[in-house]
Amino acid sequence: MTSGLRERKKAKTRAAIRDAAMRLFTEQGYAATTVEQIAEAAEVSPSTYFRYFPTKEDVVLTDDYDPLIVEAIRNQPASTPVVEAVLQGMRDVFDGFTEEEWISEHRRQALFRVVPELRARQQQQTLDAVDMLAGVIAERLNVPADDAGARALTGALVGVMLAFLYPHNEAGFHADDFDRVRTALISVREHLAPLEP
Amino acid sequence: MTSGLRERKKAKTRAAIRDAAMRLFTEQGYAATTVEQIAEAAEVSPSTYFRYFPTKEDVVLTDDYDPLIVEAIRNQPASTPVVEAVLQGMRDVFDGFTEEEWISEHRRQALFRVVPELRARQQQQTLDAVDMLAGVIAERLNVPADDAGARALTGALVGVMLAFLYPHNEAGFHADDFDRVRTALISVREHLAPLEP
DNA sequence: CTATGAAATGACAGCTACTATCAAATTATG
DNA sequence: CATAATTTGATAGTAGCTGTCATTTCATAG
Repeated sequence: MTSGLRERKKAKTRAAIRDAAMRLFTEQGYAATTVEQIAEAAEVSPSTYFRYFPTKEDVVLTDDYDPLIVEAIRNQPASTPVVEAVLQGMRDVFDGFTEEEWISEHRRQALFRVVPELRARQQQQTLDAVDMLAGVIAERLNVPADDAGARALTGALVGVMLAFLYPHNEAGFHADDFDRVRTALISVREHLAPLEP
Repeated sequence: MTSGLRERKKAKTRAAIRDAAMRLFTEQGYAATTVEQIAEAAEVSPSTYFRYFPTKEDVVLTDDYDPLIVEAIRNQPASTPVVEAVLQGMRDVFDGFTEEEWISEHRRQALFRVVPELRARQQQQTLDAVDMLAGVIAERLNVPADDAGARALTGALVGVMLAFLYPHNEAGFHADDFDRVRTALISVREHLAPLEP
């Protein structure tokens, strides 16, 4: 019984809280909205709010793209070079978005752009994902999971995306933006060329 | 009169607060120490504490290395390739540390390692420094300050350092660690090789 | 040296995110 | 239906942080 009444109700409450929060945030702004208001709008007690989301920030931050991306990278043909596989994997995930998903995703990203604390935690979350990404990359390279080269490559990729992709878009990014990351990586490669041991 | 009595007293108070905080943090732990305790130990009121440091975290996070690093990079010979200039510039800054500075720096880093919120904000601060670094890098490349290639390169460098340098050391990093970054960058370059436009 | 203005400080009050506890209500199970 | 297990809400409390205002401390002009 993975979907008893209990589970269904929990999912419903969770969605209700998130929807209420997003609505209030876009209506009155993030700072001006209290957790109490969110709870009231979602018809739960503040206690319950904190049982579903550990902080006020988390109600917006929660996304579950990471596992999807990891799997999409794994699904790339073995002949594809690592970096291409990563780029294409991400692309695949976002290409699979429905119209509705794009809308709410762009709304989320709009919040991240405006509220500094949210942007900070969003970037932090991306940094935390380095470990996971490094794992898949290590797989593809046939090296141990904690290989320094794999970690370095992952850090470079994530660093480029954070520095280059995010600030560059006004209306949230689309799937095409990964082409720009490719171009950026090529220019990075050229600057690394003069490095000699 | 850049150093009247007023300025000197302010600097003293600032140092007193920071010292008291660091002492209490290492003695009782970060979470167990309240701002009130810090203020009391530094013999100021809590109000005054918040006039000097906007949050409880900032009392540990504040460092002023960024401008030093930027200048050190600028001082590298023009013939040095960008990436080498950046690495050597950072190296120069940390080579210039006194014994005493290393001790308090390592104590700071120890806190970052243990307290998640601090580590998060520390990394965030590093990410925020991308803009500044990108500026110097753009200078050296003779491109406009917001050049995409410069930003991308900067992101890659910072990404590698965050992913590779930080978790790898148990006792805070030393100047030599930048050699490891060099090696890591070379391995990154190899993985970027198969990228074709 | 004193008077005047500016800046720094402290005391106080208040808001809100977040935690802990425990009793009441809801759902699963035999 | 009865009993056990979860979920929920009410309540109280802590602490980070903000704002205000009177008081003190320092700078400068006369």
